[in-house]
Amino acid sequence: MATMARKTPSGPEPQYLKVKNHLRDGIASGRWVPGDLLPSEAELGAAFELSRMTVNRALRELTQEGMIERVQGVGSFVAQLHRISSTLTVRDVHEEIAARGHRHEARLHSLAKIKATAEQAAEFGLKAGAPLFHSVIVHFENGVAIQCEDRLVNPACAPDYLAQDFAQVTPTHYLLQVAPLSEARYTIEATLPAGLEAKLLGIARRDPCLVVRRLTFSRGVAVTSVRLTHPGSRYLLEGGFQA
Amino acid sequence: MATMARKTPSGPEPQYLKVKNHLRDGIASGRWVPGDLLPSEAELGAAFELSRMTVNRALRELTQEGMIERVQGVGSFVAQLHRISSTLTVRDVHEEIAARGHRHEARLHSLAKIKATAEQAAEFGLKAGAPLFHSVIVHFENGVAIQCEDRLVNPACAPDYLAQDFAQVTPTHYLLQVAPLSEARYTIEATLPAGLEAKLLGIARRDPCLVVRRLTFSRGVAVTSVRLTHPGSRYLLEGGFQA
DNA sequence: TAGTGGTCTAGACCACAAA
DNA sequence: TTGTGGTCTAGACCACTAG
Repeated sequence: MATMARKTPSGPEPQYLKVKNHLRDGIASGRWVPGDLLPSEAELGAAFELSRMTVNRALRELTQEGMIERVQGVGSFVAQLHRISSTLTVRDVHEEIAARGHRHEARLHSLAKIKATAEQAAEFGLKAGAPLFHSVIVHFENGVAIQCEDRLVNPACAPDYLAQDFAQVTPTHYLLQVAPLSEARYTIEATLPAGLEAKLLGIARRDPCLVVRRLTFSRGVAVTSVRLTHPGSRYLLEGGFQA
Repeated sequence: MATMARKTPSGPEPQYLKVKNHLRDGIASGRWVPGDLLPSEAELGAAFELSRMTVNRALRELTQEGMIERVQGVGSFVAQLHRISSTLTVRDVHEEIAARGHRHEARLHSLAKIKATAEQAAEFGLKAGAPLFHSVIVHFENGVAIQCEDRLVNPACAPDYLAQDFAQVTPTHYLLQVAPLSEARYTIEATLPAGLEAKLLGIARRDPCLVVRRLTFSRGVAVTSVRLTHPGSRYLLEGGFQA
């Protein structure tokens, strides 16, 4: 899901891919180890009989992928960090369930305007007591509760939040429309559900849950803070990556 | 940590970034919504007085970032998926702890050659009963157990696995040297620890844990399968993303 | 000064899709 | 046939680093 499908190579393999693969293979085989100096663009161009721009593209993409590091005036080096870097995609829950061909249902538990506590206000860069919108929605996949969505919304970014019909449109979808996403921060942890969450999800207080917390910004302004609680027995994140 | 530091722009902003930012702003402001056709490379080149190659680079990078989708012979479109796509970096636990400026210690619990069960064999594409190496190591951060690493290794990829000193070098680090990483798949879930895991981590059987399972490939061959169990109260994954 | 990477150009040929 | 994106070239100028 997280890995892109390789496009079917109808034509011949592009030249810049030959360079990329050559360097990747060399790194994979241990011919170059982390910290090693790689051939310069000019040398690779001569070796493969390619223009510098074509070689440059190969090296640039390897840099973006975290495989090598380049220093102007010095050279290209095999990256130090052996990191397993993968794209974790957190999608709108409706799309996620629909993509599995399943039925999605959302049940609104509460929706109200509240006064921010000091902690909540700090998250949004507001003053304590400032108004916030608060919603709690439970999402079902084929009738089974898989996510409890506890959300705070900055009224300045979505003044009509309280008037939405969240049985029809998820908050994520609505908010993305009114306040385009520019930045997000998240954490993922395992913890026990709060009493309300356990009740809404129909699980026991001692059942472990996967909790995703996400703070989302639009043009530098905090739009929404959400806590997504998933029963550990019914939900997992998955992903993958290819070098 | 997951986001790259912006390099200090000593010189003027590159032209291709002007195009990228123009399109990003237009998408963020709602001028173009998902599915919309964007201006062609030729049109953008004329508007910004740039060559097609420069515009092409801007559009190519936006494609890599998942912001737009391009179809040969048709055009460029604003991507449909409002996905919060972020780089989740799973680093070697030693580097991770060292990066926090803390002390890392590894304690080997067991290390042996075993015969693969049918399920284990299937993961590695081997026959049931084939030999596998198995290790269980507990990792401590400043003396606190934060990860139980239960690992299976394909002997064909790392024949000397049993001879390593895992108090000095983590399996991840060793394996990356002998069998360079080419592909990985992982899942993240919340669950209760196995009895042994609870004992080794010094937690109760009912304490929720964040479990990362990862299957790693080198040149198409499954090298190692690992289950990383973290006490939910002592560990969380974090990340972020910028559009 | 010599070598490196960072960027940009003004062309080119191709594969592909729609009219 | 026209317009799109995908790739590639042979130069160019610049910023930076090292000797």
